[in-house]
Amino acid sequence: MTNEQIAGVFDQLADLLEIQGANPFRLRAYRSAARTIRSSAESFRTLVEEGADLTAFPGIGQDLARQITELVQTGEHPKLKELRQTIPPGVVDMLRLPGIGPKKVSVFFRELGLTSLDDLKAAAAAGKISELKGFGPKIEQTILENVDRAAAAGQRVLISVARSAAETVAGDLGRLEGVTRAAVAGSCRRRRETCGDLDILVTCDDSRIPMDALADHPLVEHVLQRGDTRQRVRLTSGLEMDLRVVPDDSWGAALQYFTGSKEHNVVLRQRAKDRGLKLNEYGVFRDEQQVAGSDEAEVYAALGLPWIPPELRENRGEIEAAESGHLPVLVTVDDIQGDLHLHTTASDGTASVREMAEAARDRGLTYIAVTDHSQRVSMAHGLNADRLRRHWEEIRRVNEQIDGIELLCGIECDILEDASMDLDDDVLAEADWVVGVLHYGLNQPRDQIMKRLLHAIRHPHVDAIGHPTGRLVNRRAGADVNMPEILQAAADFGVMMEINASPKRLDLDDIHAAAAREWNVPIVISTDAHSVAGFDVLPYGVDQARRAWLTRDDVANTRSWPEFRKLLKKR
DNA sequence: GCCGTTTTCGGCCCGACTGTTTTCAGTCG
Repeated sequence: MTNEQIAGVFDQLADLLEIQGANPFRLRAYRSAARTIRSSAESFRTLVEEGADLTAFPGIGQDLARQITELVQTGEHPKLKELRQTIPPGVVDMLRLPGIGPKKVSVFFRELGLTSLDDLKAAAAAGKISELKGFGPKIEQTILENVDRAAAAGQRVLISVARSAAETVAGDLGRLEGVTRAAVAGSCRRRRETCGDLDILVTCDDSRIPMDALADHPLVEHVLQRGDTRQRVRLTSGLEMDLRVVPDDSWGAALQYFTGSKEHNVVLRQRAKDRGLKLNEYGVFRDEQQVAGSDEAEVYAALGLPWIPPELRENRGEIEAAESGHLPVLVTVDDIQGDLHLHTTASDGTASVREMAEAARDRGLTYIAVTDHSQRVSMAHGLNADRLRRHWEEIRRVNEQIDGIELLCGIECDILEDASMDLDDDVLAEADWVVGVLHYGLNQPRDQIMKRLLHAIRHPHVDAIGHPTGRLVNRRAGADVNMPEILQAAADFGVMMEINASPKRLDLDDIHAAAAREWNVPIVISTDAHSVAGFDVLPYGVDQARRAWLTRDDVANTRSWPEFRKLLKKR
């Protein structure tokens, strides 16, 4: 049983109990535990098997520790089983409708016996909803308008898609007459790998100006809500966006509030309360007096904390670290000196060795490893030994001709299903840099996946593991990897782990990358560029590293080539 | 259900918007 599955049980439990009208703080406890379990690089199954003390985790007490243990040992959760028999699964689906929460769903289920979105649609169409006490024609209408969309609701988009839309709108609103400041907030500012909606914050004396402009914006399809200070719209892409307009002296507090995360904010507000203060989106207040608000750093300072980078604001220890002066100085894009994973026309890239080298140099890099595919990836014209050796000759030739950047003869070598490498040892021995990767057989059982990765890590010529789990954000879960064991081996054998900067991969994820840091395994942030423009994804990889609390020292390719070379296990 | 230097009970963040109400509950972020 994976952490994701265990966390899923507690999330389902919370949903069902909420419809039953349970104590909201009890639900919070379940959801918080689910979050803690998801955020752990250690397998809870393994922890239970080893008899570890689960109450050491924040938000997990005696009772939840017992529930988790029983769940892992029996594969069942009696209370969840019982609730599922009481409340059919389709009832929970109704929660996906905007404006429909647990109280209303409970009424639909109990009073009308509705057990699915289809039931709800039929009841609304028949006018049954508006006949209920406390309900009217408006609710019936929103149900009919949104029920078909609800099945697809809750889908999150890649950070690259989110940033593009959010930054376009924020930029356009920021140029309006009367608008003094405009910024992207929310999960997009925290650089989560996906975003469920977008948040834009604007300061303007007259909120009608940015709201009217947003309503008319070409990316906007429909205005969903509009009040005095807040407007919610649906973009043509289906993504929803919140615009919030605040006075200038509340800018910092509002930015703090709308950046979140919710969990970070809850702790911060409690902290304010403990100090006799109140924190809301308008500022920090002592009684009615605003003591901070125009600047975000000032808001944190009023709570006795240094400014905390948005990427860390997940209530995963950042507030404690800030308090004790141990916030990490996070790696930046400017720190990156080399790119250790990229492709050329020799396999499935669209640019030549020289074009890629010049583009990398133009972006300020001082070394790159050219890592085309190995023969197994035939779809991508993967290289056999002969072609690879000729390709390397070409790389060496360009390296001699070009100034200002060092070119390494590399290979992205497949780790085959039987755990052997796709190229012979004598070929790999000639490479400057070998990235071992899984492309095929990602669905193999954990034992075989582990055998493959461990074999590659112990291989004398493998320098790094590329996109270690093979997951694709929002599309594919990735191989069943026991990451702590992999990281231990990587530390023992001096093999680096990649954060693949492509927004579709971002693999290692933030949890695994943070664990790699704990195991002292050097990280490389690489673009996997297949074209000149492919280098531009680097910031996404750096953002992922920042969410994992990585500093410049934790990331190997922040070093110059001579210093980087010293980290290699061979030669 | 968790938590604790006001500690084993009584707290648990705060405000905007909507729809249905005649003063507020539900939902959302």
